[in-house]
Formats: sequence, C-alpha cells, structure tokens
Amino acid sequence: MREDDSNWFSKWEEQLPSPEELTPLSQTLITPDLAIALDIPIPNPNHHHHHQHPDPSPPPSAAATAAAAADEPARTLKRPRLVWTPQLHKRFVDAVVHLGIKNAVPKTIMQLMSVDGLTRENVASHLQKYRLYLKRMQGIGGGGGGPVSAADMAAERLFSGVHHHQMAAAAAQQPYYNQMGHYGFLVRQPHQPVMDVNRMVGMDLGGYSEDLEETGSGRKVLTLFPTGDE
DNA sequence: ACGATAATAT
DNA sequence: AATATTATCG
Repeated sequence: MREDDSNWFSKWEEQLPSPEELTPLSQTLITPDLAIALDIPIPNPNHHHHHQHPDPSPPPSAAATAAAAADEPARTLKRPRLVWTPQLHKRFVDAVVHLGIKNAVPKTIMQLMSVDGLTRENVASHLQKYRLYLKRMQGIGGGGGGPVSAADMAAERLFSGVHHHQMAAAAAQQPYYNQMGHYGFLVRQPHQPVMDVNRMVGMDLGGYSEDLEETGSGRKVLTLFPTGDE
C-alpha cells in the first residue's frame, strides 16, 4: 500500500504545471478585445487613473513582444474615446425625437439607436451635453419665439461638438454646416427639411460599423460610421 | 438617471 | 495654455 501511495504521489507531482505555464494571478482572464466587445467592466489594473499614462514605446524584439503580449493586455485595456460624428449624432437626435422627451433616457435611446459598440454611458454623456445645449438655445430663442417643444428644437437645430479636422471632413460631405459662437457648436441651415418624426418609427437600424482610428497623439478613438444613407 | 467634475484631446 | 469633448463618479 505504501508503494502505491508513493507512486501516486510521484505521478501527481510530475503532472504539476511549471510556473511558466501557470497564469499569473495579476493577469486578466479576459482579453482586451473581448472585454471591449462585451463591454464588461474593465479590469483596470492601473492604480493611477489620473495623469496621462507614460506609454513608453519599447523596442520590439521578438521575444520581448511575445512576452509582453502575454501580460500587457491587462494594463493596456482601455476603451477608446467615442467620437460623435455628425452622422452618429443625427441618429441620436432622431432617436430622442422619436422617443419624446419623457422616454428619451440613455437606455432607451441607446436601444433605439442600436449602434454596435455604443454603450449606455456614451449616450448618457452625450445626452447630458445635448440637454445643456437645448437649455442654452431655449434661453436665447425663448423670449420672442413661439412655443416650441424641446424635441422640435432638437429636430431643428442639430448641435455637434466636433470642430477638429474630422469635422472638416464631415462638413465636406455635409455642406450645410457652419460654425457658430465660441463653442464650436454647429447648426444646420434650414435649407434641408428635417426628417419627419412620424416616419422615423420604422427607421432601419443596425447599419453601423465600427472603425478604429489613430489620432495625432497616438491615442486611439472609436468612430462609428454609418453604412446607411446618412 | 442625472448632474458634477475629472480626464483627455486639440 | 485654453477650451472643447468624453469618461467616470457620487
């Protein structure tokens, strides 16, 4: 009996994985891409969440790259900033107008937009800014103008916070934008009639694709491009 | 879900 | 350096 025990123990011991084969405890079990795709809470190991991260660019040797690839996903995991292109914003406004003020909350807006990769947080943040914009517009136009609902104004005046080069490119495609104020807000000229609210109920959804671009500072941003007719 | 504010980009 | 845009926190 004692020999059996000894033999069993030997086999067991030999089958133990080597330390190199063990997954480090500090390593996330989920790859960054998968985490981003599933929009799960980021296992962010960064203790310092303020200040720009150093992001040194080490010389990539083959071995170093392979070794880095094994454990770097954990710290490098950051969802890229979402860029609200005019097209994406339009879909947002369409959704808000369609839902009506009372139902236009981030969750429902996001659902109606049905843009892949768009999170509720993205919508909430944008909605907040959009409401501020509407309030400002009401304060200015409210004195002499007739009673207009916020939703109507939303449909009328397209706000967009983009004023960098991406805007220039977008503006080239959509020439009815011009600049206004110091805030870089953009309004659409009344030439083109706004889409009929009632028609939007059946609007086709799900025609967006993701695209990952790199900007000047090396930071990656996520832009969602419409593939439909906008 | 909302509003405030921190982080980040231009 | 200022300001605009987006993310995160309470």
